[in-house]
Amino acid sequence: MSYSSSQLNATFAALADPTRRAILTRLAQGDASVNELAFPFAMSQPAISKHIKVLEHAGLISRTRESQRRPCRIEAKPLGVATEWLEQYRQFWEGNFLRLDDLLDEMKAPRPNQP
Amino acid sequence: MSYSSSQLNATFAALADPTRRAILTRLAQGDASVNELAFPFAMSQPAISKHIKVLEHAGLISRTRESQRRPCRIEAKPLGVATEWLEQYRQFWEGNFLRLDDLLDEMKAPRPNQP
DNA sequence: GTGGTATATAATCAGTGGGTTATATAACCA
DNA sequence: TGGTTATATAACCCACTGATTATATACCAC
Repeated sequence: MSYSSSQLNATFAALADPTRRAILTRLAQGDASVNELAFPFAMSQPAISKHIKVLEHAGLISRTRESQRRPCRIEAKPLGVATEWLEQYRQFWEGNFLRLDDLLDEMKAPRPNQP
Repeated sequence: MSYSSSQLNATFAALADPTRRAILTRLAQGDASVNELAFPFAMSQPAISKHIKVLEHAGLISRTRESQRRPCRIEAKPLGVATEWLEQYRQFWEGNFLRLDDLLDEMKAPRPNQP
């Protein structure tokens, strides 16, 4: 399995901002226009448009046209790729893992779990 | 379930850099010193030290002392938190989901999947 | 056409990020 | 004590980010 580095860069960078994460959370409920997305935030409309552009550039949302509105839709594939990358490390927070150097220590020791 | 926003900020920001992701990948194999981590990169030692500081500040690694060396160890908990956050969206890339507005369209339409 | 609404773009600004080189600190060794 | 190794810190540079305000564009309705 091989991950496109620049795609992961863009995805994680997009997710690093709480406004953008909130926008994605909102879009998980259904498509929304720029103004609808901007409403909950104490932030100007151009600021939201910039965040949307970042999300779009990372492939996390797509946009259509609907008269004057440009509704946003969540596009989950890059989220899946990012999750896959993180899944590599699942063993590390689930406890059932053995690091290489722990293994070597164990092999060197007369018996495991002994000082 | 509630996620600490600032922790997610730090985690995703740390993961947005390919050098830092490579450092984590290396540390998944076992603990390593700064120089060992720096070796594969065409980058100065202070640059690597800065990346390490970012990872440490995000709680993704911990450090011990071993004579002159300051070995790094992967700390997976924040990776788990980030993965949990992303898992919220799993339904979106696995296909078996229905957006609220799709549902409404379907209810309005005489029959589903009809133009 | 005019006017209103929705969104995008331009210009600007302060702050941050990722890199550099040079230097300082800390621990070991002879 | 002096020398070597490992790492951290300081000072600096340039590019990028996230915000602003002001203005432009696109579409609709009358």
